[in-house]
Amino acid sequence: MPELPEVETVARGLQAAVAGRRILSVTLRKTDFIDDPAAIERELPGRHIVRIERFGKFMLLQLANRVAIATPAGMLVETTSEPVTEALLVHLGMTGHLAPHAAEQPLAKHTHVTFTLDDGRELRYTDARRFGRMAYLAGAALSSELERFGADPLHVTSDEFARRINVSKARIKALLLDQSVLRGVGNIYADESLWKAKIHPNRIGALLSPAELEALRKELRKILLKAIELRGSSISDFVDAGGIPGDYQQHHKVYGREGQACSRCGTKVKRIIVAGRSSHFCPQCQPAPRTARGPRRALRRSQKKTKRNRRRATSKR
DNA sequence: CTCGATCCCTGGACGC
DNA sequence: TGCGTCCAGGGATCGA
Repeated sequence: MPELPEVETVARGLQAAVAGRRILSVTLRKTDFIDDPAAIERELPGRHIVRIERFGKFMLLQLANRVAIATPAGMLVETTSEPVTEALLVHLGMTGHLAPHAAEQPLAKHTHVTFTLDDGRELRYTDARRFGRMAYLAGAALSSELERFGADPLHVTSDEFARRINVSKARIKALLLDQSVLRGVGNIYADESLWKAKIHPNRIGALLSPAELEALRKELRKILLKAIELRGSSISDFVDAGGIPGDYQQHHKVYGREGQACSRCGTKVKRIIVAGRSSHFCPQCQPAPRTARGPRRALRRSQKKTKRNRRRATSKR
């Protein structure tokens, strides 16, 4: 599941592989995940892919009419120095892949978009679940779209991080996942950073101490950088633009480790639902808040969920 | 403002 | 082998 490190990995791969190429033609198949399919068919043919950047969990394929000089590969930790005025936004959702292929290579299942490039290759987007998103945006529409998102967790200052988290009565897990607070953090890295900073996912943002906030910011940043170094976590079917999986999943301390021993204290890792998402934590290292938001509520929720699934199952028949 | 509920979607795991 | 069922989850949206 692509979060910031995985998207960064794919973006770097694409920057090396297709930056500078011109798009000759576009073929769309399923389009229900595309904001305005006609705009893509109309605007992309003839455009050059100037460079590929990551923005939160999005990739921005910056476009231009003329050839521009591509930045060297590997220098791609998100830059905002030059204004982007025209871009294809790609969100990989859960199962999206964007990668170049030889034209003669057969189409993989669930290939929904093909861009034919001027060197004969094809840039193909595949996405089994179609939880991804694609949009062509330019000018004011592009900037206002990007403004909806919060700070980049790699570059956010202590002050801004504290300001964004500390004013909210929402739970810290929900805040970490909220793309308008921080852009790019998903379930894996939220759980991992909370474990490392010894903060329970149900804690209220406004009630975290300055020391806890700073620990969280630093650990989150360290974890994300390490994960980028290892080219992301491959837990379902994530692979980079060259088809190579990442290695960070071997470093997960709590995510996907329910029932296993906490590597710090040996207590069994627990899983609860917070903000509608699985949350993995160590009940010993990450003490629960005193408020009534703890196990009882989680229990009630899981009972409801069971009922809902039963209802859904019966109504289908 | 914050929350839960619901929907989108399909592959994979699991039970029988 | 095969079928039914459940589950995973990011994000949008709606109503409480």
